[in-house]
Amino acid sequence: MSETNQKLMRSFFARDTVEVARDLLGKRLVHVDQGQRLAGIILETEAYRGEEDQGCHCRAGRTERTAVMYGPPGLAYVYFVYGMHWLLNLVTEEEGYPGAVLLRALSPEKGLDLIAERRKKQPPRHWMDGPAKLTQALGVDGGQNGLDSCQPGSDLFVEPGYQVEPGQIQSSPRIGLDNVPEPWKSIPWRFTVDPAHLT
DNA sequence: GCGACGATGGGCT
DNA sequence: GCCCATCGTCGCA
Repeated sequence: MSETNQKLMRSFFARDTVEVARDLLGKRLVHVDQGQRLAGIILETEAYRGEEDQGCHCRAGRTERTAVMYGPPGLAYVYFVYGMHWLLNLVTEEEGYPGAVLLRALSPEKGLDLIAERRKKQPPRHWMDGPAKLTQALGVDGGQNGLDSCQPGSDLFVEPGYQVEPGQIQSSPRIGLDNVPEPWKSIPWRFTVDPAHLT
């Protein structure tokens, strides 16, 4: 297995959202929290792109909440759902066009003691296997909304991590869009990789 | 392992 | 008002 320690540049995110969602698999998400480095390998993502995408928050256009998605690629878009959960996205596309990749699952890699404390009562297998679980584990909440992951010194960023062969990527419909009209409800913009296939 | 269900609050149609 | 890009717990196998 090969590892690197460089931060992904803005040009990585300034592309088609679906490509970025696929390419984020195997990458390492890092949050430096209270001086401690917490990290996990990205195993599951979803793409949300454009005002025509009826599954995307920006279907209603630009509002105070969705403004971050129209901002520069590489920003963190963190929002609140179900009255108690924070979900983390990374903004994509050129500035002015709304898009973001939702991070849905990670494999815990660094800062395991603090992660275990925050996810207590759960076995390691369930520490970061959901979009709100991973924000709990990493200590990400609304305070990180709009933060620039590409800025030097940022406490939230992505590293190259591991290689994923294109043939090992699975795609499927996005989760939780039961009341969204077709084709958006079924478009296969959810991407997963089995951690056994990371090199 | 799986299905059902309550919690809880911001954003918007 | 109603709708959620969800989780944890419970019951049952």
